Amino acid sequence: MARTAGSHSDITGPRVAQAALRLFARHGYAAVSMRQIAAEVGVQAGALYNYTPDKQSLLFDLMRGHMDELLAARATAPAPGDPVARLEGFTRFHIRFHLERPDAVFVSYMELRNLTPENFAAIEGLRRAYEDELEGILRDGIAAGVFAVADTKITTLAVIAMLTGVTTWYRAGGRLNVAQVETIYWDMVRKAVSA
Amino acid sequence: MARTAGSHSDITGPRVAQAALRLFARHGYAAVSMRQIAAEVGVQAGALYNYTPDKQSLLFDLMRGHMDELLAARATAPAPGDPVARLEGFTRFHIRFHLERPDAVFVSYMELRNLTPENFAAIEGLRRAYEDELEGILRDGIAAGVFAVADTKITTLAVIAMLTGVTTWYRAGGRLNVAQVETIYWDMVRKAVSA
DNA sequence: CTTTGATATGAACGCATGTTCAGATAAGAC
DNA sequence: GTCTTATCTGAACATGCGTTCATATCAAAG
Repeated sequence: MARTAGSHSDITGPRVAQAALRLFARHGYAAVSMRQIAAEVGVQAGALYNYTPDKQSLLFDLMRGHMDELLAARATAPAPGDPVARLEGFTRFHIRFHLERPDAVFVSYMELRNLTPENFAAIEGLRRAYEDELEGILRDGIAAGVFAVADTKITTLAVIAMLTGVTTWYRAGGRLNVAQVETIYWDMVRKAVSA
Repeated sequence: MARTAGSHSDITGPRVAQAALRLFARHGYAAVSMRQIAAEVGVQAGALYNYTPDKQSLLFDLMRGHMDELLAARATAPAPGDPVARLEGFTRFHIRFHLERPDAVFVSYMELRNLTPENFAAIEGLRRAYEDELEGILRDGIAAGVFAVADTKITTLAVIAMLTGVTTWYRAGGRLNVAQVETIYWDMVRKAVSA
């Protein structure tokens, strides 16, 4: 229970994760050194190993944390019965959630190839679970006769790709606020899948 | 005009570019060493410097080559007057072109942050020129009353994000061929922007 | 057959990498 | 006030990095 001047595990730990996320998002996992992360936190490189077994775990924990947050947030979101309303809810949720954490989104989509095979499989499983919810909405809408799509799997991936793309250009304080962006995208999604 | 056994500049040069593209796409620019590229070509690392001044130029030349190819191919594509037909042409062209060179697409979208500022600006300029053509089609369609979109710039980016996303899941020899994929996406794009 | 010059080698350069670890530090427990 | 122990330092490890360059090789030109 003894600590070095003003620096505690429960403070340094999150700061390590934050610094790693920021730097991985800016420069990429492979281009960021443990010493750079340590410098951003204000410790020496060796101290990082009190918080992560290695660099790979640092990346994996960030990505799994992001996916867990995504699924948890989605689980608490309302899911009314009408497929159209559910699709609107999903669309607006996806945009809002992703615009709130651009660094985590960037890392989670760009650094998949830097995961070990087992870690990659774990993240892929979480991602598929998320995609499956959208696909379920599309299926229900088709069954109800309100949607018409040629292939639910492809449409799912196409819609998610379109929605996630918002993170590449949106900047807070720009011409449009998040609500306006949501509405514009929802308009496109609605028309694209409607019968 | 003397060469080492069976290896000529006009053979090794393209092989260096090919190897770099393949490895950058698989593992990322920062994670690939000049020695790995050299090994794939079958030479020592020093020999690469007969074909590129440095690693950064290797990346930039690949990306600029890709964008030049994209714009050149697009310039020779037919552009009939009807905005709907032009949009269909653009959609099918984009999918076909991108599915034919998945490695170049991957590198061009993922390694932007590894470009020096000047190189980044050059690639961005080419990308914007490509986007501008799609935006022009959308504008013409709105003027003609056949399209209805809230914001042509955002719609342009959304459509391109959706279409480019096809490269993340499409595999040759899978359930669908390219023509079928084109049709599915064109159906979604058409509905998403139509009045 | 000699000369030329493009092409490649292989060693070397200084520096950075991820990770380990013995030792220093200092806050809380007793 | 002493002890304990979580936390951090600073140096070290082997390895790899991008790049340079003197030297070797050998096809074609004359």
